[in-house]
Amino acid sequence: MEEKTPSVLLTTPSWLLTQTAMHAQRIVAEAFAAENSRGYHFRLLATLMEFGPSSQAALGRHTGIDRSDIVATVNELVAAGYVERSPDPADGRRNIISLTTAGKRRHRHLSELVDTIQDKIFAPLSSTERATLAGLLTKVLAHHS
Amino acid sequence: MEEKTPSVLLTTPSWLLTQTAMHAQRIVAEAFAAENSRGYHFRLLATLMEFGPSSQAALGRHTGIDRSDIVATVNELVAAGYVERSPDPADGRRNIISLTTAGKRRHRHLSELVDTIQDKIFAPLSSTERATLAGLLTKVLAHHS
DNA sequence: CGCGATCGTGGGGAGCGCCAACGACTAGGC
DNA sequence: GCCTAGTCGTTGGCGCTCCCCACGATCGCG
Repeated sequence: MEEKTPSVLLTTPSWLLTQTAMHAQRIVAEAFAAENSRGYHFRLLATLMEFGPSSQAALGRHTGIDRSDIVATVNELVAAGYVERSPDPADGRRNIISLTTAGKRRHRHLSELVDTIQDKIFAPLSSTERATLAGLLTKVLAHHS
Repeated sequence: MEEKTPSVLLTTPSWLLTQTAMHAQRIVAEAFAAENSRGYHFRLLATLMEFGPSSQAALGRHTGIDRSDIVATVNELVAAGYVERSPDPADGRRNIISLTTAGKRRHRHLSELVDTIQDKIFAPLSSTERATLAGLLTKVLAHHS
């Protein structure tokens, strides 16, 4: 009934990495979707939470999200009432995006959600193993930037 | 000039995982793209190499690729001459997909490409660290299946 | 024979990442 | 002050991966 994946793939490190990541991402994405949200929303909310009101271009630089996609995401967040878009009086090109009270609440909620999910994802690992994994990933990640 | 990503994300394990995976995937994808190929192609070729001629549904089960997407991918591989699609004489519903000589050559080529790239991806890790990482990822991956 | 399951195929959609172009605007050099 | 270069928001498009649904054809089993 069940047919296995080729061993060639299973022994390829980058395959292990991307597959594990996909499972993780799927779990997170489903949790977000259940709240009518998605990754981009959380990224923007978290960035606004940490850096305060910013222009859309700055948000893009912080999150790594393309300016084009920022527009759509901000539109959605504005429509949901989590964020406000107002023109920058000091620079006619910019919009200033700022969190509303509902937005801050939203961020905290999603944040707790993400924290809870971490355990679900890394369940089979001990806390020291998790730290080891995080360390290795950080090392690799730092190298590509 | 350079603006950092929120620390909230950097300290989230699943974020580290997905981000690292994305870098890896991007490197692999670019290498594939430079050869007019993509991930699905390699997955199918590798599966055919390991399990021999198979039906499209079987390929889907081995690779985790949806039947719909198998169709398109096989079309592309047929057009490139790497694969042949012939009706199964024993079962009127099935097509038998088999590698051509060019397909086997192609698989070997892409396979070497992938191997080479692994070093580029995990450059900052020692071989023991790579083994540790692979072990941890395998552990997590096994848990989600 | 008939019914459920499988197979190939087509269509659509979501999420994420990326690029091109354009009008509005700002800032720096002259 | 003017002009050029660069930034910003916005629209529109593309690609890859993953996923779901529906249909006609075929098979297998009761």
